[in-house]
Amino acid sequence: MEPLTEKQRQVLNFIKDRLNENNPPSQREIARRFSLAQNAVYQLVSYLRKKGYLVDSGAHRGLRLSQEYLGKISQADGIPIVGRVAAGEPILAEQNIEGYVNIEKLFNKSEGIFLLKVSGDSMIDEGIMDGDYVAVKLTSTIENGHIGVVLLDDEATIKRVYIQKNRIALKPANSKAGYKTRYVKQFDKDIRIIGKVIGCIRTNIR
Amino acid sequence: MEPLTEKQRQVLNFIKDRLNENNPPSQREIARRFSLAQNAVYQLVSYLRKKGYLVDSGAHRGLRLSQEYLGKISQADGIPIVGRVAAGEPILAEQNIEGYVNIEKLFNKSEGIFLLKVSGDSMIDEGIMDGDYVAVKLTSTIENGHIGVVLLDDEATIKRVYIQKNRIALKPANSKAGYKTRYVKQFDKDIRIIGKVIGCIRTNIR
DNA sequence: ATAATATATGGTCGTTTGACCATATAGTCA
DNA sequence: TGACTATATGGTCAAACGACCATATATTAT
Repeated sequence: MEPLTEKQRQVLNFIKDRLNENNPPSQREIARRFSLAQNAVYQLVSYLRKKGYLVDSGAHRGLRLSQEYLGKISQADGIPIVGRVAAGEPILAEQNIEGYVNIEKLFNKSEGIFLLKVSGDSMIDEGIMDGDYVAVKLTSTIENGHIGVVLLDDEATIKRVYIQKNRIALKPANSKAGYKTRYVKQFDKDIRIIGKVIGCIRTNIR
Repeated sequence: MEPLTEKQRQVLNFIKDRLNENNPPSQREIARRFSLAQNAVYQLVSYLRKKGYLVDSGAHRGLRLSQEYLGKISQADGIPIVGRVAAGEPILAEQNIEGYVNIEKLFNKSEGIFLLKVSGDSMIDEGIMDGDYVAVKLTSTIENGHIGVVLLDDEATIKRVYIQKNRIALKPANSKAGYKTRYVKQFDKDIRIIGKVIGCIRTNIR
């Protein structure tokens, strides 16, 4: 994308902030903010449109960020991802920020995702700890070897699932404790695959 | 909150949808959508304001949801947390859902939080794996024994930080590989504490 | 030198918009 | 019956708004 001038960047940031607040500005409001004439803003906005940062529906307060620019910042609101941490610079300086993630969207790739609180330490070798929340995608089938949530005897467990000839292997991941792989013959037990674990979230690190 | 009539509910939902799309409607646009006169909408909107569902900045396209109403519906977005997984019931049935989390907010307890991509396996015993994102809260000090992000010789590392008499200990967590605790005398090296690790996110589980 | 870019002011124009008036109808409740 | 609520139409008005014109200046690239 074509680079912006300092003034254009300032105006774009103001517009971005206002859109984040769900409060699209009019050109005259932008002008007031920067002590400019309305038409100065019109020009600046024209440049921002020409350079592909903004689109304009034409309606009053119709300025929106372009898809292209949104892709770059993905900052509707989100958490900044810091790429490099260089000495002598503020960490959150713009040049250090690689992008923004909206975590909600990260997991909302499709419908049917929920969080399940993990209890137990049978998967800690996979980095899934007691108290974590795993993000589960509802599926009735699961690829061989993936981590799944399985309902076994009315109890939900998280294990790596291997589909073998005439049985299903539920393999824990804890090399220290003596957990053993459990084998279940289909139709033997009431087993049901709930979904596939696609992510893990921990918020209580001390 | 005072209950709404069917018509009021429809109009409120339309406004809500448009605000979710970041595209506040004008009264005439609402009127067009429902094949009404502008003033019919003016009346309906007046009721919605009087009943506390909407606030109006007065500006063009200035309709917004009230804080009170926002509080009531804020549950609607977020990822469901499933408490129990009972047999014979749809997993996402209402009675199974313990609540909803807005993950964004989970980490946005305060300002100054960012994500840092983890490279290396020196903290896997803490469940922090290569490729994870850790959520870091910016602080210049850190409590003894907490996991911190430390800038050492222009390189950011994640370790447990112990403040000792006249040195700082940076302790890795990988019992398999031969990582050793590193001791740094203050003023000896250019060491700087960036922040504290408060969470961990993994989205690429296979 | 000339052209193009970027920033800026002032003014005009037609449209959009919110607010409001007068009026009407159907339903509810005292 | 009368007051009130809710829904609805049509019309008017002033303010807000986006678009555009003429003009100016300073900077940069050719």
